[in-house]
Amino acid sequence: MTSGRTGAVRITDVAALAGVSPGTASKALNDTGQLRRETRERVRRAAEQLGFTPDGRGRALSSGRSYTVGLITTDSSGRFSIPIMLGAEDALSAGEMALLLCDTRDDPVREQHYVRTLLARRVDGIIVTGRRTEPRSPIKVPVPVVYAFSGSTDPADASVVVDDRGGATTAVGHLLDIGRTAIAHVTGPQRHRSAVERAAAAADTAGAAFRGPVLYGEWSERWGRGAVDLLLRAHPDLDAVSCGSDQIARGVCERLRELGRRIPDDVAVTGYDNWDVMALACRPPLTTVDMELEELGRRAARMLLDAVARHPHHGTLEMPARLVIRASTLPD
Amino acid sequence: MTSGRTGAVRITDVAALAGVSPGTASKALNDTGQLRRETRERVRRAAEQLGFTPDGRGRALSSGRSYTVGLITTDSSGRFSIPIMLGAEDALSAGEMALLLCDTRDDPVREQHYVRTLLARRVDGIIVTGRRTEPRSPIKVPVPVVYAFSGSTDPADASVVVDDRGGATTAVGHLLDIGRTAIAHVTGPQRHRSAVERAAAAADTAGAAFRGPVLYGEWSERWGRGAVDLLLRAHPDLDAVSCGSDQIARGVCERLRELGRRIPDDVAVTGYDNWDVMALACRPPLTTVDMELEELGRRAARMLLDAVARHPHHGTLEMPARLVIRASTLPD
DNA sequence: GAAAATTAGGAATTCGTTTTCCGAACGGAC
DNA sequence: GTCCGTTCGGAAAACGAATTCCTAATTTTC
Repeated sequence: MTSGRTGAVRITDVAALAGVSPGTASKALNDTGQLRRETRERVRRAAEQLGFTPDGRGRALSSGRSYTVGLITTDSSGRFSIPIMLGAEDALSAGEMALLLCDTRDDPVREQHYVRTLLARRVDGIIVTGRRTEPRSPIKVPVPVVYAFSGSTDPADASVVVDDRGGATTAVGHLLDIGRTAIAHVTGPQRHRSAVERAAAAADTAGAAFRGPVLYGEWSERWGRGAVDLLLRAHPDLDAVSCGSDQIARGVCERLRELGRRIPDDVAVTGYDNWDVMALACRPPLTTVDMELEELGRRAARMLLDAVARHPHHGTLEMPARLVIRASTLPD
Repeated sequence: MTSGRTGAVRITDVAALAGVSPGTASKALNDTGQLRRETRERVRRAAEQLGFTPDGRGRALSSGRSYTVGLITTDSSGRFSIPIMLGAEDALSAGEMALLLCDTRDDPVREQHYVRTLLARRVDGIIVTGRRTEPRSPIKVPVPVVYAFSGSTDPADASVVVDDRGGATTAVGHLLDIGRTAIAHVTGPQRHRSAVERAAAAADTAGAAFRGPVLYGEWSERWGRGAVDLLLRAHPDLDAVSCGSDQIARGVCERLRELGRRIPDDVAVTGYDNWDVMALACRPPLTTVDMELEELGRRAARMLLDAVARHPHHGTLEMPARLVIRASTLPD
């Protein structure tokens, strides 16, 4: 029925069926040029009838746009990159764009390689994302770039990052709201920017209720368990722990339980990340901060789409975090 | 220095520098046609000097190959799809191919849409992966397809799946090896094929040592904790629990600990998935079955590359699982 | 030393669209 | 009835590489 061995129908076939030239068919389908409404419709019907979908290769070549963007991630196995990827993919597919996945495994050589292959494929733009919130050095390419999660060190670049201070502020604010007066903060390594930011905001927000110092350690349940012993020794009046991650928070809860402290009656606990497998499996389920990474990815993708459409954004956008309240801070 | 506004260097530029025609340059760079060695080298040097990378669009159009494959996943947020994706991406990038990511969110309409856009982009092949081990209905497309994790219901299609029976057999075999004589199995919902398969293999392998019936429930820590109470009541002599997932196993361990049973001295426990955040955070760390999903993804990608190169595979390949031994079964 | 076979490389075509020009037809104004 | 301005749509030129002929030039063969 259709022409060609693969059954692929070309715009020529559509044009022939509609009784117009290929160029006219193209204009009709793309809403360009000057055509009678009747002609446009006729071509559209013909295209529909034949099940025509323009060949991306030819389209890319002649239009100068590939309708493709690259996603460079330094670590797609990380649980942060994944929601970002999905959000980006979602927003892009809504914009008729496709996403080329590149996992550099944190290797600069691989990154360089990927940048080249993406450019060779003439992607319309690139999203760069990393595993940590530390800003990273920008890539130098002649197409629009948006940095997600890990912002660019160049403030003129377009970046979308999380608001760590805001997130921690909200969490501790909630602890104050429910009447807590002796709040500690347990978090990851001090060399991690997100740990430091969240800690600073937590301490600031708690004010007089803060029971320092901030306990820096690792992002693990184990550390959460260990920190509890230190805390209870130093602050017998402790009635709340704000944690830098859900893993830590879960460890904290476990140890508190072991010691017979009731959560949240005796001690309220908040996490960070809203990582379901931690936050929901925790006993009790965790009140925690959701960074809305999928939305962050969507936002980055939309910014990239804007840039591709010649309306580039500049500077760093901080996405607000959202507090998810669960039993670990609810009196009932 | 180079031509064009974007600094893009075309094969024409290379040809001019080498003093040959564009066609000849193409042959030199692709190792086709009949050329003197000296000519080839000259062209190569010119290409290198100009930093030439062939434009993917032109290449795709004229060669008939896009050097791109699509990855359709029904659920990329799932922790199973991700390693598969990464493995596939790894193998493909080694083959100079790029990966277009499509997340259908388990929606047939979206899937259909993605299939069409992938075909419109003239991908060289498609990898289809799902969130569960149930075989799925194949997609009908005129390009090679490999099904990963969720095999195709059509046995003539190429599928790469996990060996659930083998994995469970290995785990229970290990329990027998360390001298356990009363082994139970706790797993997920009976409507999940992987739960049933693993359970059947576990019971078969344990033989006289099996303490039935298989406990079907949900894939959660909570269920693991609950199952322990049922088990200890029914089988006071219990000395090993084989679990259908690491989450369940972790719940089992937790409850056993609470009840004062020593692991593995009193009761040994095995998990399934080797999900680090569960298996390593568990007290004690879990002996568990690793499905080697990244390798599965790599394998699927390589099979697809073969098919693209006109050497298609057929039938279903079961990837062997690997037992990872940790403290939950080690006497010491 | 002429005919045949081989080798090296160029010219032109192809892939499928978009896009840029143009020319034809049409309508209205005088 | 001519002239001018629109409106519509066709012809052809990109886009960038790969590939298919094809023709010289060289080598081999008898």
